[in-house]
Amino acid sequence: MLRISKMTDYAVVIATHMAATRGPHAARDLAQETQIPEPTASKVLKQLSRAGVVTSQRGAKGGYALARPPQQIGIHQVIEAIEGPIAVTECADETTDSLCEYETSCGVRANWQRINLAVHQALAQITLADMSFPIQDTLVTLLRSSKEADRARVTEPSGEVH
Amino acid sequence: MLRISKMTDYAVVIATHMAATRGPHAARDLAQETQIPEPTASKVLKQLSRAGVVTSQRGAKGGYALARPPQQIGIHQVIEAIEGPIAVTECADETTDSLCEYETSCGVRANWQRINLAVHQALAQITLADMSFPIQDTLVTLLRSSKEADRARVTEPSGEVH
DNA sequence: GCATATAGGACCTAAACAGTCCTGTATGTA
DNA sequence: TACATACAGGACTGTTTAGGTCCTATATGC
Repeated sequence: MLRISKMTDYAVVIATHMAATRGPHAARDLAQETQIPEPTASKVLKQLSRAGVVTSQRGAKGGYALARPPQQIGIHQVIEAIEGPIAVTECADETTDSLCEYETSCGVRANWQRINLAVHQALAQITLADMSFPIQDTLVTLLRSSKEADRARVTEPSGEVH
Repeated sequence: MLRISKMTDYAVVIATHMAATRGPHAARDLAQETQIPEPTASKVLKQLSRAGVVTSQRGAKGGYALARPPQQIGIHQVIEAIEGPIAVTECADETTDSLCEYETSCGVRANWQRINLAVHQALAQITLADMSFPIQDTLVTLLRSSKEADRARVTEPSGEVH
């Protein structure tokens, strides 16, 4: 559904929470503060750690901390930490340089790169610091009107033709 | 994985193919030309039709045609035809005006609207007409270097700290 | 040495996806 | 009018993936 997984949702919630309150956090504390089940939160944190988004400290008084200031962590880094490289389609995944089997005949799928790039850049603009602020009403309005415009565009010219 | 489904991939391939060669197309022909299994292609076309992206004509000599010129069909309309509204997370889905259960306590999740808007706008920029052109080398280079920059940014400052 | 806390991976359940097939209905043509 | 063609809608199924839990190993501070 062009939808991120719940795990990624959790990851962003946790990361944003860490951004709002610096310092080392135990996984258990983060779980409680974000109302995410502890084993799940722990799993997410491990993945964030492996991706280098957060640093970890083992042992007593250990915990997790953001690897960099929130302004320097793009939301796409959090997403990629959980979901792997943002590749909208398989053949748009440039980690392998191999072309998909239809590449020669289709030429269309290659254009997914375009979409991929657009999405990637859109996400790169948003940092954890941005996410710490409460939502702005103007933003919601913007989004809603943009969607309504689309609906009008779709239903208007085609109408109930068929 | 922030990844569209195969069905949506098919939908874009088919729609782009239709954009490149105007006129009514039988589902069977489209299936053969795009190398997509016929029942699957047919299913996709029905969904595109219901969403108003293509028009349909029943009976002998019937078929499908784009509802509007390719320049006026945004890639997000094709995606939404198959996957429903582009809502990156559940609580970012504004079709229901209800706030998610954590809304009051979290305030973070509401910021998904931001991401949603960014992705939506990114996709709206790209039309079917854009997809008809063969990929540009510059674009690939851009994408690749942008990703590599990210990797460097992630691995460099955190390094092998832990 | 013990309590605390992360690392890593195995494992299970439920839901979503991908794909096929069947029946019904509309339309052009002989 | 009959028939062939082609879309409409939905049922159905096998496979894959996500979501979530739990267990064991390892590192660290007191």
